[in-house]
Amino acid sequence: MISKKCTYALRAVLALARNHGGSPLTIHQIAKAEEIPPRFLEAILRDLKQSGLTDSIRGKDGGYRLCVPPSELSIGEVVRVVEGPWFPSEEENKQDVFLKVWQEADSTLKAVLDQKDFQTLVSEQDALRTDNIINYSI
Amino acid sequence: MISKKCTYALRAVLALARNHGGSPLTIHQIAKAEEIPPRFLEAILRDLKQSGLTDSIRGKDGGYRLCVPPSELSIGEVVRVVEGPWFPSEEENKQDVFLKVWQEADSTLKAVLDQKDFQTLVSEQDALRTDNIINYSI
DNA sequence: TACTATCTCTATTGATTTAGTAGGGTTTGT
DNA sequence: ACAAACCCTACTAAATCAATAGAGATAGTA
Repeated sequence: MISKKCTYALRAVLALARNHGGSPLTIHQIAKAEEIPPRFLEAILRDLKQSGLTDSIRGKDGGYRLCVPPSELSIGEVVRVVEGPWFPSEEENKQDVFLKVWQEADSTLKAVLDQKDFQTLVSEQDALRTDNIINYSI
Repeated sequence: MISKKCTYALRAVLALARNHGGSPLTIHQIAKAEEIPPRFLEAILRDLKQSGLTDSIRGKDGGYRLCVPPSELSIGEVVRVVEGPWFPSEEENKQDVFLKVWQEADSTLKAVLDQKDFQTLVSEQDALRTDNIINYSI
């Protein structure tokens, strides 16, 4: 199963995407908004930074920002930073009949996860939220 | 990453598929042929039996057999017995923007893994093996 | 019946990974 | 100087994974 760390990373990036263009978000802002343990989030954001997806500003008024516009960042790119590989690869398993299936599964999965970008996700989340308001108000 | 247990299960089922129609294979035969720790394989075969994919005969001349013809058994069916779910599902995560992506990833993955049956795998393994013999003999 | 080869069940162990915490640092704006 | 932020290394507790142990049940056969 996909790890909690991965779902935290995705939620954090979604928050950064929503904020894109504004002033940087601090670890504590994101942690509070997304209900992620702050010290854990700190480690996750460091990983994302090392991968080049985010950058950070230290000191007062610092925080994290996306390096890439949300429309050019996919779920797959975030997942691959946080989650290791899901299927055995050629190096480990030469001459394995299952290898081709693993490769196909891997590339199919990549295609699905690379398909949706964070700009779209922000819109979809907005739609979900207004749906909710409507439902409550009935 | 896909578990060792899962790769053991697949190799065991492949051995049973290759043997389909013959006399049952014992845990020790499969364990030796596929280099799987026998007591671990025992537990795996029990899971497969409880799921209805294999059945077993106790006592002398006993062992395990496939319940289904190899041509009607897919990799996906075996993987699903051994591996839990890979993505969060609706029950846990209502109102999550990522949910639809997880559902799509799940069904795409299912399609890939359900595509290849064990009869085909046995043939492909035979082909791999004869390729090897040719390569060595050059 | 006794024997042996087989599967069956529950429990336990050791290693690894996951999830999270602690305690220091360093940088920057005021 | 101070406070607000990020940065780094290490640690711990819980869960899961991989494997093992020991005792039992079943079935064929001499």
